Amino acid sequence: MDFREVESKWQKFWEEHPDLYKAQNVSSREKKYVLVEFPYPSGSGLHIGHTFTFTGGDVYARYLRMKGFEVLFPMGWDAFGLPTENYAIKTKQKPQKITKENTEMYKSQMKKLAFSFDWSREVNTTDPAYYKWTQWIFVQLYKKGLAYKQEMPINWCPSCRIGLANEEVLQSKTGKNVCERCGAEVERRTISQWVVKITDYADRLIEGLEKTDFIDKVKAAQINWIGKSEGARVKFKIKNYDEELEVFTTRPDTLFGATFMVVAPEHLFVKKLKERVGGKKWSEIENYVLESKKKSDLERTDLVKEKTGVWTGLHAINPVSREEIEIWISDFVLGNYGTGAIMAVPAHDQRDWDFAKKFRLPIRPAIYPKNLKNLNKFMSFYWGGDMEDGQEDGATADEFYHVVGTIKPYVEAVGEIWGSGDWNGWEVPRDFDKVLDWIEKKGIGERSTTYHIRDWIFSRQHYWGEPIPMIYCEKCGWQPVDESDLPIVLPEVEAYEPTEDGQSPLAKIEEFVNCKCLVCGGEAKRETDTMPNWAGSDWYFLRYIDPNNDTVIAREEWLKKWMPVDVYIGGDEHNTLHLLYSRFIYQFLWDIGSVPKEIPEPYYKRISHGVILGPDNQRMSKSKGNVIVPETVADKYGVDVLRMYLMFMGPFEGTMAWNEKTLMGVKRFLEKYSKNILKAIDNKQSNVESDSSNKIKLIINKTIKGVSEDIERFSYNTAIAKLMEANNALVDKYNEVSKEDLRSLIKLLAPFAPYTAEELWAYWAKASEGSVHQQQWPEVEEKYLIEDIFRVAVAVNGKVRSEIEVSSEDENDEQKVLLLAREDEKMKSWLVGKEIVREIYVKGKMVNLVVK
RNA sequence: GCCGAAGUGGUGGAAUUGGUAGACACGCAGGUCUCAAAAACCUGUGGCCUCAUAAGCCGUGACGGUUCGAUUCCGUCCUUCGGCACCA
Repeated sequence: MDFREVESKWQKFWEEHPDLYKAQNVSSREKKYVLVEFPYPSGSGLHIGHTFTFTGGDVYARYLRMKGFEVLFPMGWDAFGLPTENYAIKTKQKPQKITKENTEMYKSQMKKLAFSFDWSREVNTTDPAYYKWTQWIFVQLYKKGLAYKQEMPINWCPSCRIGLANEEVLQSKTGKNVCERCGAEVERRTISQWVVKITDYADRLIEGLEKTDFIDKVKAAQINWIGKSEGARVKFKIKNYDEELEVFTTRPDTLFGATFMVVAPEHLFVKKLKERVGGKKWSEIENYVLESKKKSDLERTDLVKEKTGVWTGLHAINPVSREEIEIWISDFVLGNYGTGAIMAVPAHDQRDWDFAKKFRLPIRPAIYPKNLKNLNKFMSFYWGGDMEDGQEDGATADEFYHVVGTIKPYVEAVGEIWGSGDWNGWEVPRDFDKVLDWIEKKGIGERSTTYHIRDWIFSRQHYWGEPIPMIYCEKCGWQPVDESDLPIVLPEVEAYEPTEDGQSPLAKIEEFVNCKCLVCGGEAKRETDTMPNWAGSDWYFLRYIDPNNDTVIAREEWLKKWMPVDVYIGGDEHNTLHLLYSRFIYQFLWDIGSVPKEIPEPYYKRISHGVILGPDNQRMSKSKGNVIVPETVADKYGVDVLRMYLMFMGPFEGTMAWNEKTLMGVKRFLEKYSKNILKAIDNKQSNVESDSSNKIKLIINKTIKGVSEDIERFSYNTAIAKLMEANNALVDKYNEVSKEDLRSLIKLLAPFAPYTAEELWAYWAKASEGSVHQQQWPEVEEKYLIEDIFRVAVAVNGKVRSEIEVSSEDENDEQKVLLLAREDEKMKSWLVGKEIVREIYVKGKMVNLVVK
């Protein structure tokens, strides 16, 4: 069998029978929606990672189809993006043309690799008929107040004169932030940007996870990314100054231990200080603020070791202890988290401790720690005799070290509250609520929740993206374009270089920019920023369901049929952003009634696929010269060998290195298996059909059971191992295998090796029976799984010492099995002179005799 | 630092709810075929002790625990990988 002939023959056949893999919207079968992340069609073609992932999805989809499900297994193109834009600039070609060439190349490669996608549902994010709906979603977000324009600092490349997204900024060897394209050092610039309020959905995005079956890793990553913290906001009055500072804290129970405050350099409070402090102090402050502004986010978080800061010259009043505490400015406090100001409790927080240590600020504990080793020293140091007159002052870090010596510089804030007035004797975290109640009752502060997740910066100053469908009128302000005018089509232009002032290339195109205000009819301008890459990929799985609909995203009837996605296969790199963004957009669409009410989450299960490393155990890269090109491998060994090897390499989620020797093992297997089956078929044609023996039935049924279960849990490597086992067990018995069972063996191969299976099937099946991929998956016949005689291990005190044979009639007769075990020849030496104190029989598996 | 996953032969990896650890494959060794090599096929292959494929001992990162029995459950620790990270 020459695989080249076989492949071209069946490719042609499949091409002529497009209904084979077509998902029917109207069908009596139960549905399954199998989704693989759609690729970015780059110029270098489909790589081995795609091949691996898509094969994983394809095996599953083919299996489910044969199991009798109506399977939706679609494919499309996430084609907006920088590489194409850059290539367009370099080669002076239209991105539209480049995209078309690349998607055509990808598609033909995918067909060759026998992926059973339903091509009638192909989507492309760069198709105006598609991005009409990406824009429509943005308009809905705007209408619901979830999209707004704001001044935002961005990364600016002075050489390319372009704004860069965070993912387009690289870190150089010297620790500087540089432009991905040209290597120039990136600056910070403040530009007005569209922002989407994903923070409004933070709680829903956490709660929704309960309705999914994502693995813990993914759930944890999402929860971690959202970063919800519950605590309180507390207001601090300032001495001799008519201002207040509000802080957010997750530990209001340590309020008595707050011995100073710190505000972020970008805090509004700092800007007002010029008038209040003035002169020398102000220039000191101003210097510090300027210094920290120069630092990038990375530098600010990189230099964790050494804290910097400046005193404002002001004092705040601790609202519970009434003490005067210093107010400092430091960039370890973030301007965009919480209130941008903190109360510092150095006794119970590492960062506050570090700061207090450096600037010799007082330290005072508020919690009597539960697990403190050096309790006596700690106690006498802090509370000694001072407690009684209520004059306990904080101590500086130097004093702390001197007296306490070996204990940790700060202590876990778990235990009994001390030195805190009314709260003394309460235990935290148990009495956390009591503290919050007390604080709210006294009007000092209130319960509050904060998130790490920030609103989503939605503007990009690039050409190759969806135009943001907004219009600005000097008089009437921002307005969305009329929905009937969608899509706002990306104009085809000659040059894609950015403008002098960092605006999107679209800004140069007057006929695009100039338009009429929808309110007053006067002169207005279109937004020229485009959307980020995520925008098109947030909702593509909905479009597959109804790809040509011009009136809605997808019709409800079909959404109800197909959603949610049963299994979503993708990479770990998309477990946070893409998954979160698309869940957010889906939840939003749910809120506005664009998706069915009974389906609140888009994805039921998420599987993260593994990574294929080069033969040198390194990530594949052109510079390392360790890239494996799927087409080359397929040309040399055949598509089926490539597919099967990829699935056999290791667990689907794992990281595995390419190894051509192991591939040879798979090739040998596939050849032997085919040869054996073909030979058996030839013999069958002359012989009278007879049924397989029970021994053979056992092998066949065990294999059917094992392969099915393994595919269902994405354990493809063991599924293939079971086919190999079957082949090894049948190697000298193939002639005794019945026709029906030979058919089953071919069917079991079909999801992994679609060409070979098709060829084997055609070797004897009538043409009217059609493709092997339309056949019913073999059923397990339980009655054949029962073995006449099976072996039961016999252990003494848990160690296996012998084995006995038990017939199936005696399997349930515990007394008889135990008797056989005790009387076993080998057991005698183990039992002599011992007393059996206990006997355990695990049905059909083992006996354990406990002796003394 | 926090969160998550994982540590099993020479290698990739099996062992689905606690029940015969090492399935399957690679590699290696020996053999068949061959003038020879490659390919193909057959046999063996965790370590120790052995003439022995007799019996035994050790063995799933380390140490303890629960159990008749632990790769699997619990505790402490070590290591690796992935995510987040001055988030109050």
